[in-house]
Amino acid sequence: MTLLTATTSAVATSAPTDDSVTATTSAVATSAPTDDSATLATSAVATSAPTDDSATLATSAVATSAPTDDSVTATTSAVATSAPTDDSATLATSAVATSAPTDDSATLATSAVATSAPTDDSVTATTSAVATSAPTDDSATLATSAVATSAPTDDSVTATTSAVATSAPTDDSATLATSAVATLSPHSVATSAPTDDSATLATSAVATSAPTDDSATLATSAVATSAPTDDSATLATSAVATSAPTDDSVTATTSAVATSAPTDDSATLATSAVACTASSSPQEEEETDSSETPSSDEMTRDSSRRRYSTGTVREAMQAGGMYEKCPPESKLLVGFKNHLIGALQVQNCQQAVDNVSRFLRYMQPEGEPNLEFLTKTTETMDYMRALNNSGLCAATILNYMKNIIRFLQYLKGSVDMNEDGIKIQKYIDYLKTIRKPVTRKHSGNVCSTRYDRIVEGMPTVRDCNLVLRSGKKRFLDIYNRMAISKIVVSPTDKTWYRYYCEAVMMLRHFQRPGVVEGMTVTEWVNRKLTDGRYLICIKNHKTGATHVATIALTLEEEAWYQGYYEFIRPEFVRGECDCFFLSARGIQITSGSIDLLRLRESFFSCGIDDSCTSVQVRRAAETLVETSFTETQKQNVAAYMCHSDHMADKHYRMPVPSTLVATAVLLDTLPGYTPDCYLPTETDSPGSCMSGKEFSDFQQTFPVSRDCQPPTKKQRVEAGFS
DNA sequence: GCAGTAGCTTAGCGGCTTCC
DNA sequence: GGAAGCCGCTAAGCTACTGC
Repeated sequence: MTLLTATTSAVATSAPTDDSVTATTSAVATSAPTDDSATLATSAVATSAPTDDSATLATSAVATSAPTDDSVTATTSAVATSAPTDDSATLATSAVATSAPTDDSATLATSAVATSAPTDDSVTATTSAVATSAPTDDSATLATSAVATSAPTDDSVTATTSAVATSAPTDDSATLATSAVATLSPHSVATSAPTDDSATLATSAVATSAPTDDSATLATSAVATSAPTDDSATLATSAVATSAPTDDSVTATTSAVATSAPTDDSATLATSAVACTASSSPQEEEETDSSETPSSDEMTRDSSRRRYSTGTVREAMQAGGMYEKCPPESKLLVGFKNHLIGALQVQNCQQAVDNVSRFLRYMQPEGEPNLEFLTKTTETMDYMRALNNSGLCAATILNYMKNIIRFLQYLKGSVDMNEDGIKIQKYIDYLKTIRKPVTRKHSGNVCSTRYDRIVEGMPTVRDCNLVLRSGKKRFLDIYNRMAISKIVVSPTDKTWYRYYCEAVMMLRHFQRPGVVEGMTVTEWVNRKLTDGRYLICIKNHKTGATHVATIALTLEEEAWYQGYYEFIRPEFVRGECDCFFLSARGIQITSGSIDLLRLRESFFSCGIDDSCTSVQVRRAAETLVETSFTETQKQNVAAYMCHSDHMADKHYRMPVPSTLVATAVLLDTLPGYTPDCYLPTETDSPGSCMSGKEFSDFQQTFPVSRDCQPPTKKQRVEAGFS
């Protein structure tokens, strides 16, 4: 009763035409209205100012559904309180009509339209969405509620609801999808100044995914709690859109963005980063399935199994006696090493000394090394040729040459410029001469490497994160037993847990192994909670002289690390040691990359082999950044990875095919340059070639195919061409 | 652009521990 | 006591960052 009362009341507040009133009452007629409802329904049409078509459909909606009192009430109420045009009102009610709404859903759906100040298109789409879906009560309710609580523009609302519309939601999914839009979109619209495109993507994201409650909620929540710019909002939602998120993954993804208080750039990056990680696809569910996760026994069994074959380069070097060295106490070598350490302040010089030692042993197979090699240019060339024939790459041979030249410069400075000094200088000049072709080869190799990356493709960030996804289930299991249930875990699990924590820093936060190795307890204790993330600054690493490594752990990750710090590290530590990550023997870990390798190896038995290193994931991330982010954002990412932007551009950002094609297309737009510009033009000198039109005629007369023969001169002349 | 150098990756070895 | 495995260390090759 009250429903029909409201329905007609809605129509009533408008200014109905004859047809609308007719339809309205017709609706009430085809339903089983009670007296009061019918009365009000028509009253609504009476008091409104609907046009013919709108009122007609509105009431038609009520008519074709099997409405209960409340639903019809709300539907028409919505139309009533808005100032709908013909089309909007038409669709709004049509939506309710094609669905089989229950009381509550219909109520809210129309209420949404009602409380907003919709334009024609927005209302049209909103209701159309609900219409083309097969919403359940709750879903329809929320979908429209979302539109209601927002202050949508035409396009945004259109897209929002279109998203819901183009999906094929089940009851729960549709419910949540729209709930997501409902609880979040409004915020995002409010806090940001979204353009049409951003709003479009935001909702499109939810639409193309099959989100569950938490995921959809968080996805949009992320955008909401940030202060996104247009681009960031666009990317944030695009990220969720392009992924095929599962509940947890999307939840986490968006939660990350949500709990932070990102600036424009950071929000953009954060969400994009989440987009390129693939921690949220259905595949992940498979990968983290217990059946795919190796047991401790399997890990133990396989961890020692190296998949790497013996290097043929080293075999060849060994076979050729190229690894033979002079005694380390040799006078020349000791002097050279002291020179490097003392005069040149090169502490890590052992490799250079060893390279020289091997060279001297080759030139002088026996006895204390001396300067006789200075006259052996033929043997010198043989040595370089032997290095090359053993399979050493040009870069390594260049390294040998550099070390030898430095050794010679040391010798030159340590002797009087007598006969030996002159010999040394000539030998240096000789080496520099034979170095030139090696340098050219090295340049070619660098170019070839880039070629391979373009042609064969590079691993993506998602590829590189496979080991994290694969191991997450086991990792969380250890964490729960250790930190939640307070159960003592095995030493193997402790070490494996540490590997995973290290891998998070390298693969998720794109840090170098040196940063992992250099992190200290002091730096951990001094972490700062900033905008929903824990910031840790690490100063002792490769580029520590110019960059402070900073990682921003999520709350979840911080809890993982605290688990390591609280339950594992104390059992490893031996005496005073400030290093955060300690080996099982209580000393500072020496190679994060080896630990990462061993973590990867633990999955070989499951057929999981991502073969990604920290360098590869950093390159993949920088390459993705290159194609997706603004210059400012790229600089921020480079800084996060402790690169200068110049270095990132030079060494990490690889050209991707799409970028190359886009560049070629861009060049086509140069003034005065078109893809057809190489064709003769009308202004070209007559007789030298054809005009464009003539050439076109020529092509028609003599069509080109793979097997055709060019026309003879006679044929050309007979056809009217010169 | 190049030279110098530190750092990263891979491979292999071997000490140590655990288990049978 | 021996086998198996864990894990740290080092060498060699290679990559990449810095400074000039």
